[in-house]
Amino acid sequence: MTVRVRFAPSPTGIFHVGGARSALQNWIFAKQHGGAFVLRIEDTDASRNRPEWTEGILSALDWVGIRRGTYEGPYFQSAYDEQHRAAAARLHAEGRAYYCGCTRDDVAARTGDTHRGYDGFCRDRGLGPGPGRALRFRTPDSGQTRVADLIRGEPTFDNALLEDFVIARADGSAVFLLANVVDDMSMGITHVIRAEEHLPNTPKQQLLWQALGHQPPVWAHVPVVVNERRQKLSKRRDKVALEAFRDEGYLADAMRNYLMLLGWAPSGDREIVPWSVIESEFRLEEVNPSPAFFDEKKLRAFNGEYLRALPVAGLIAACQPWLTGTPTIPAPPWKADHFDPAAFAAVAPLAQTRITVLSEIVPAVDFLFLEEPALDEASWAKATKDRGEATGLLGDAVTAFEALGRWTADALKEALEGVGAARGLKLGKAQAPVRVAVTGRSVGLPLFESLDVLGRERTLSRLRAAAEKLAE
RNA sequence: GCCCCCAUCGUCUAGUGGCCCAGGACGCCGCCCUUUCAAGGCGGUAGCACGGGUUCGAAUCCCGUUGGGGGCACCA
Repeated sequence: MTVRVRFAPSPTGIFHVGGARSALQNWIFAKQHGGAFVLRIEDTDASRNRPEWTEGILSALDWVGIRRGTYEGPYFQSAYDEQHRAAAARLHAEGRAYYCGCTRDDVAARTGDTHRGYDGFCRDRGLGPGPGRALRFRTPDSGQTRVADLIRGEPTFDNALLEDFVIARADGSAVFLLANVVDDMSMGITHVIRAEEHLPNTPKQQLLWQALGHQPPVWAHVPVVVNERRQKLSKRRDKVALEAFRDEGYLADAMRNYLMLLGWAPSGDREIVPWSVIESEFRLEEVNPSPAFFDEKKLRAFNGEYLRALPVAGLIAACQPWLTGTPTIPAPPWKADHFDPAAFAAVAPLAQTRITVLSEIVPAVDFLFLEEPALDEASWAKATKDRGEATGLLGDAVTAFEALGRWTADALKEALEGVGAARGLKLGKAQAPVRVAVTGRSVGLPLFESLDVLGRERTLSRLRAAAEKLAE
């Protein structure tokens, strides 16, 4: 039997990190078994679908390494409407489904409970299709439905507790439960790997597979990804958009590595491993069945590691979108023609150990390309707290720097050390006003290397400007 | 309310009856290095939810309790 798995998102919003995780797990499972990965866009709820969301799914998958053209699809569920209706008709014809004209309120009025499910009122009324008539599947009254789940063993459900659920709306169109099954059947899906929230749907769907004359697939319900409050990640209240992480400067390799570690770990005391290791060692059956917290702090740590492991040229290339801006990444604060690739390259290695997401590269190097440094008031206030000393120090620094024969980091350091010593200040103290005057901030890249790259003219003029500002 | 799932440091996990008075990572806290901040090095903090069994022996198996989560639409 050839393994065939599918990832079946609905294009109703941003692409969720939890979805990315499921997609990756499906992808690896297929690859490990020499099987196929099918992408099916479940776009049957026209009111909530938008074409741009579909493109978002495709590009998000692409970003995490599931490249278009290397999988089957995308197929669009809406294209199979006729098949869905035919399946519904067949179930009706065979007496496995019946028409029901009850509204939600009708049922609630009879059962006195909106959560008790359908009461079977129309089961034997022999109703035909018509306005307001939905088609319901007749679930067995006894027995149990056991589903084979690679991660959870064999969850078992009492059929008597399964309500007669709707499979087709009054307009004849199939609802998710049916459409999803019909498509999986026709696409030859052998393993359904999806999030745990679908577990309650599984007995109903398995019954549908059987009613339609097919051997049900093997199921695997991976645990949901939760927030710090241990609730399923939701796009309303949590940061879940894969695109948002991408635009903030998380590397795809770090993201996919982190995502796979939610509920699973490679052999040995390792966490950060090449994707090839994950592809060979991952075992779906070993995925921890309990929910996992999506910890952005840890993701950030991973990202920092990946960033530091990049060759400098690779880091420089990866920074480009933030250096120029893209449709989804804001342009940097400097004028485009003020950017100097050589200066950036000189300073990139220094930034490498200091940023954890790529977007942080902008404030780290902006002093090189801005006409005036972006002054951080709090930093300025702190560095010039002792106004007299700051003024004197800045003045002395200007004098010392002006006298320099060689404008190098070593020479600059030596000069400022001298200036500080004359005032009884250690370098750590003496560099503060200079740093703020030149870069606008109290923390940043190593100072003297920065001054070296900035150049004599700009350094001296910023120092003088700061001294003047202090004198006011 | 009903059904289902889950339960090792704060978090992600290793652990599948003895190798564990529980290992790694993130976080946090120290120290070292140091031109700020990082990075790096060294050290530390912290956990098998509880109660019963089973067994010579249980984090590991069974039952219960408690706690958490998911689902209960003519959405997907």
